[in-house]
Amino acid sequence: MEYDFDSIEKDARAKWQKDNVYEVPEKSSKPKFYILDMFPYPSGAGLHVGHPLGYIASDIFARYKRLKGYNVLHPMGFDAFGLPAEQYALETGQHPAITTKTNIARYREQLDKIGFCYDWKREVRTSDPKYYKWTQWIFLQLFDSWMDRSQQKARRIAELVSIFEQEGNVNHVCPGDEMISFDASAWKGYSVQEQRRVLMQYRLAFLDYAVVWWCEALGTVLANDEVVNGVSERGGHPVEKKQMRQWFLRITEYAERLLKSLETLEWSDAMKEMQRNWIGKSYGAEVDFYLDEAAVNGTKRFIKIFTTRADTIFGADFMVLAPEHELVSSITTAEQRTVVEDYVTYVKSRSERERMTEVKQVSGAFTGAYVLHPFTGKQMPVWISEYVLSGYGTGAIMAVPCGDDRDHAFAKHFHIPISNIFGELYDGEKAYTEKAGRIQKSSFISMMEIPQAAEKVIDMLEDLQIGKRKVNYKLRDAGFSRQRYWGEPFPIKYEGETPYAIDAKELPVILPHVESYKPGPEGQGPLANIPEWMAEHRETNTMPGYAGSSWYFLRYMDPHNEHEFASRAATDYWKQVDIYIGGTEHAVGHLLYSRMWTKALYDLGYIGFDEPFKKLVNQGMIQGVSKILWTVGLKGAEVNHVPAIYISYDLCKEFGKSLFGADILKMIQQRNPTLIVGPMEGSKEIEIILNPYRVDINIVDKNDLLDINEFSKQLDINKVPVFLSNDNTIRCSSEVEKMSKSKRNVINPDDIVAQYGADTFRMYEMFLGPIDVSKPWDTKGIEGVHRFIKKMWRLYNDEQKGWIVSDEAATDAELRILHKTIKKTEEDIERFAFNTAVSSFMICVNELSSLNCHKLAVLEPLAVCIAAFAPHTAEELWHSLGHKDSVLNAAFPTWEQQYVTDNSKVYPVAVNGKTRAEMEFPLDMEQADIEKVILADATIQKYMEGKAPKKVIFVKGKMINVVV
RNA sequence: GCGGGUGUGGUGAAAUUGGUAGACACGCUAGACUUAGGAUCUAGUGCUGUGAGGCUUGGGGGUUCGAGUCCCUCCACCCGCACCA
Repeated sequence: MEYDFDSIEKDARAKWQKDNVYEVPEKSSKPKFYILDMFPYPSGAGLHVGHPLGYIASDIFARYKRLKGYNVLHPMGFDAFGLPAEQYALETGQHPAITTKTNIARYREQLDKIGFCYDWKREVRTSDPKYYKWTQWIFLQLFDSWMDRSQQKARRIAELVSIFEQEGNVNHVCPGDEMISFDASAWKGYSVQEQRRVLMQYRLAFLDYAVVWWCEALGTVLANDEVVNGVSERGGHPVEKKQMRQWFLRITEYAERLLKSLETLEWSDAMKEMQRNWIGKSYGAEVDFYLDEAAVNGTKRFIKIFTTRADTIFGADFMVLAPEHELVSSITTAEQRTVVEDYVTYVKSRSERERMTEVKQVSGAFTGAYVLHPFTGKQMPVWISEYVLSGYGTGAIMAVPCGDDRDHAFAKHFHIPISNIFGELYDGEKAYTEKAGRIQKSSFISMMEIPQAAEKVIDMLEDLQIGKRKVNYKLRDAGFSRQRYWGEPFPIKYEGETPYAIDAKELPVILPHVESYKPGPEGQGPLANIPEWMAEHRETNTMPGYAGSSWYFLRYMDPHNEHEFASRAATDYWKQVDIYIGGTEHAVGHLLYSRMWTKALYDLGYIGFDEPFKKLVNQGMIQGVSKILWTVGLKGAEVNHVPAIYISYDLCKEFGKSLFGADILKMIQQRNPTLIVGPMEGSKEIEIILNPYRVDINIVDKNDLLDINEFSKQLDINKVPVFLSNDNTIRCSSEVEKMSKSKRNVINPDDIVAQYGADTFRMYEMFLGPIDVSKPWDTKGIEGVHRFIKKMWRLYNDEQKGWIVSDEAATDAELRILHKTIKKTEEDIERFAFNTAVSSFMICVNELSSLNCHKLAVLEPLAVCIAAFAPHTAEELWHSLGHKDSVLNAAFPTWEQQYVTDNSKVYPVAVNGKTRAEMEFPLDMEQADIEKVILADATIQKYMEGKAPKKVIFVKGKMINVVV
């Protein structure tokens, strides 16, 4: 009998299922542990070997924690609403619910083969009405809440109403419109519609007309983070800005808390930094610059700007407004009107992509208007330019060319005189942007250091009431509407223009069936095509993809609750997710929204914690290695009846050096004289274009040679391909890139599992390298891991004699190997170093098999030690050792100090300036002149065979510290 | 441009607080048993040199008895943000 992973794994799975070993008890005296994977979106392509990387890591950790005596919640579910299923529906007419269901079934099957310990009874699907009922419910809570800025806490709208009735909004600035101001009697005088309009400006989920990213191709609005480099993240379609009525989440009200509580989280610095950047907090001042014009009704108009460099105010030479700024048309003078309007039109005509790629180009227009400097009274021209963004700060700046690169370039381009407030620090060629040095020629702040000068200026502005300190955030409110079908319907009905929440008792609002997934009229979603829906004046938008995923981690705690999203008892028991594993791609989207929802639910008293994910582990991607076959295109040659020409990569490399178009043409003719090829003279004018064609990686061998027969079979039979090469072989080049179906480089985990078994697959994925590093999949190395598992199995079994475990007492040498391995496993798992843990198993098994050790006393703990990594094999061994219960119910073995250390002798590396080379060993520690001794771990191991403390520190001959 | 990160054999990588660099594995070389080996086992494998030895963690410099690890500087690559005032 050999190691038969197929039957071992089948038996183990059957046993787990029969005994319900993965079921997580609701009540337990054990300490809890919650470890979560980012649930997948079930795409039609199925899983490839990259997907399970994080799942395997979390599975190992979950099993380990369970062996350590924790009650472990380790659930899985599906993020089932979203665009791809709907796009597919548009193309094929297949209902998204059906494709989603099929895809989930396939995912489930693939996941099961790898042996994950998920409690599937807790599975959630965001598209299930029983689930999205609560997504809608939470939306209603946000709709019914506002942020009390002074308490930094979300409160109920009803409380706000009673505040308004008593004192108006004097103590609660309106976040939606800071200009709104009223007292109690004014409030009471408002009509119901007016009151609701005001309240809408406070709600955490609110309706607003706003400029949003509109994607024509997808027919929907996209969130900021769904737009990448000026095109849609999904599909890469162009996007434009458009004014539309949209639902929003007032996440900006949480900016400060989202920023601050990052400090309490165990996330990578990179991840925290990304969130900090996204929130983008900056300290500065708002300053009013009055227009140089006659007062109307005793007031003058002013331009409010934001600056982080108030210290440079005396260097301001002109003003710049965003082209979209509301004052632009009213301040523009008659002479400048044409120029300004042309410029505004030009800016509007430019796609976001153009704007982004041509960042360095200077453009702008003069409005003809002037403002007066608040301190000097200097007249300053007002310009507009697209380098000032309407969405940041106030959409207007004071331009200080000597202290800012962009202002400098602008001034140079339009020949605006530049004042210098930095003396010799500014050379006239390049702006001085450092925030150190002394300010000059600046009235009351002259010769002050920059930081102090800034403070002084702001103080002065505040005294004069023309400016104030201001904290600014880049973060914008999150768009929460999609003109799409396959998402959660809003629990909202309209009376005229006024939206009303649907009574919570009527939830869920079921997503109705539609015949067509085409958009409705006027950019509305497909729901607008349903007469019954419209008759009830329901909201036609649906929620975005991140709605369901913003709270799913809570539902796992109490997945079948029909009365609450999760009971308080359940959330109080499980609390935060202890470890959350997933990719970095959700750094600012999902992770930020989840944090906000958690904080809101906390504020409203539904849960007892305000951060969802205590520790975050990012797994790297497993990339594919695409095989690229180069095809030749000839420009400038008249080639009739051009076949597909494929060229060996060896030959490609010669291109730049010696081969020209004509050489290629000659080669083609030699090989295939029937081809009629055009003019051959002027060879250098014939341009060769090499086009990459990604071939199925299965028809390329390990030396990158193409299986020409197999390839030809896949081609159109009428087109005879021509292959060009020096030696009758066609070589491909390789490229490491994302694994995807379209790149024909996908390795399917099912195939690997079928060939080597799930345990080998799991261990190999871990063995590849650190969990957070991206790396290409390479099937070659898997043999080593497979050999190791077989070797381990042979510690228990002999191919002839069968079961060979004996009751003999273990020797010290054997125990040392065992205990070192247990210790190492424990340490490595705790710090997520699964690759080195696998290595230590290999060492252990190698050593035990060279000692010919088949003893129960050693092998029984070893089976438990390895159970998290190779659960099927461990289960079988555990069972064969006579245990009725699953190995998961065993306790992780403990290691004993005596087998891993021995401090009877010390071997220092350096003593009082003497190096090891100059000393004799072992040293006499009673020597009085020894002041300090530091031991090298590796040195000790060599001398002591692994028994020693790591460091021993002596002072004046007395041992003062032993570090183990 | 700004922010974060990484650079170690032919390859994936170890080295936990500064202490024998390259564990473990792939690959490769030789050998054993074999009709055969894509099974198994043994030995070797950073570079260089016949050898003792010398050299080696992207380059250069520094701190230290001792540096892959700490500091400075330059280079390369990766990720994120990007006209954010």
